Order: sequence, then C-alpha cells, then structure tokens
Amino acid sequence: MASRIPVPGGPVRGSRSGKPIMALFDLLGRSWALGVIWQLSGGPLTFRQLQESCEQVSPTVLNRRIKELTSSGLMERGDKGYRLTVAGAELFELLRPMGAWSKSWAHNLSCDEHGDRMRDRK
Amino acid sequence: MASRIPVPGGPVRGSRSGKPIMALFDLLGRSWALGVIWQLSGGPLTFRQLQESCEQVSPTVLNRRIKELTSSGLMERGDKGYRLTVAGAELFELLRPMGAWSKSWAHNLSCDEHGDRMRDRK
DNA sequence: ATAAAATGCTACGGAAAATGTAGCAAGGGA
DNA sequence: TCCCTTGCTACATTTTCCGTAGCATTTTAT
Repeated sequence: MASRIPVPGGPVRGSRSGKPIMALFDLLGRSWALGVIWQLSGGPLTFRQLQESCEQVSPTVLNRRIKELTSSGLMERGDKGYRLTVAGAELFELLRPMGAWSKSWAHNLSCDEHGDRMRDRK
Repeated sequence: MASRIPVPGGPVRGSRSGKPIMALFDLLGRSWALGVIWQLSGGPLTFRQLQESCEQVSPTVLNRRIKELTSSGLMERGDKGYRLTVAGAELFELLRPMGAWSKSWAHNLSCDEHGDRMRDRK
C-alpha cells in the first residue's frame, strides 16, 4: 500500500533531492494527474463525473490521484464536488497554454510522419 | 515489450480520445519525462550525464523516455549528446514558470503543514 | 414510506511499468 | 595493449495501473 505522495522537501519516487520542481514533476508524472487538473479547471465535478471525463479511469487510480492532489493542496472537496484550490487553479494557468501548443505539436507531428512516409516510398 | 508511445490522434494509455492534450499528458505523465526535458533545457547531455542529473534514474527507464520523447519530436541526438528539438524547447518554455511556482507551492505547503501541527497540538 | 438510482469508494486479480544491479560491445586515449 | 568512458540491454523484484465487481450511504422518484 503506502504509495508515497511527493512532497517538496521530501524524497520523491527514487529521488532524494527534494527539489520542489522534482516533487512537482513526480506528482504530475503519474497517470491522469495532469488530466484531473485539466478537467477540474472547468468547474467542480463529482467523483463519477471526473471518472467519466477522464476516459473512464479506474476508480482505484482516480481515488489515489485525488488523495495525492488533495494532500498536496491542489484540489479539495467542496459541496458541489471536487474542485481546484487556489493553488491548483494557479497551476492550471501554467498548464493552460499547453492546450493550444499540443494542437500545433500534433499537427507538425503528423506532417513529419507524412514526410517520413513519402521519403520511405522512394 | 512494445510500450505504446502516445501519439496525438491515436489511443493513449487506456484513452481512446486521441485529443492532442491528452496524448501530451500521457507522454509527460510518465516517470522522468518532465525531468528529462527540464534537464536538457540547460544544453546537450550525454546518456550518462542525463542519467546522473535525473537522480540516477535506471538506464532502462531513461532509454525508454528517450525513445518516446525522440519519436514524438521533443528531443533528438546530436553530436554533443541528447538535446531538445525546437518543439522541445518550446514546450520547455511553457514548463519553465513551474520552477518558480513550485517553490512558492513548497513554501505554502510547509506552512500549512506547520499550521496543522500547531492545530493538532491543542 | 419505499423502491430505485446515483454517489463515493474498496477489493481483487492480472497486466504493465519502474527500479536496481550487472554487464556487454564499441570507441577512444595513453 | 590495457584501461576507461559511453550507450545500452538483461533480468529479477517491486510498484503501479487497469478492469471489473460490488458495497454502503445518500438522493430521487413514486
């Protein structure tokens, strides 16, 4: 059980540095952690709504992410469901531009792959 | 073996949406993916340097991340070692502010915990 | 009031990923 | 030649994730 929750200042999934950025990366480097924050940015969601909006992530994992993100002060439980805290909303603002960026990334990637196919063809 | 690499448009670790942001989150939501990008932002690093700067991450995982990040166009291999591509550098620019943010997050977190301890004491 | 549905969550077994250690082939340099 | 570095694979163990089932409690409908 246990499942260490990355806290800045403490050791982090094999890391002993405790550097805040590494603790943050460890926290966000788990399945659906970024997705949960992303989905909650639209407003509070219940457990099942959250699960649904995260492509039916298994309740086991969702519950774990909820505990981790809660105990690290990024989300909390209100009466309308789970929601981002102030800190969580701040972090989302840093994440937000990735939405647009990921689209052009996707576009360029598929172009490159197309290029590869064309090249392979010769 | 296999180990699916998240490509926007394709299914993503249990996800079928293929939304670019979800593909990106899946790619970054793996151990050390964010860390590798972060470390490479300082300039090219050899395999062993990278491993060292990532808290001695195991070569197995490092190699996997390298393949994933390479095939998704975020890093590449030059003659001075591994380095970020233009796209990778762009993504890092979006990540960069997290460095400062994580510090204040760490600060507030430890204050809150201190508050908890004080409250528990009564 | 009571049946039906939704909600938050735990249990469990199996698959996949991460860890840690060992070590090998290729390429210098002395 | 011997030695050292570099990039990487092998392998066994531990951890995490997934998918399904289901349970207790609260809410909604009748």
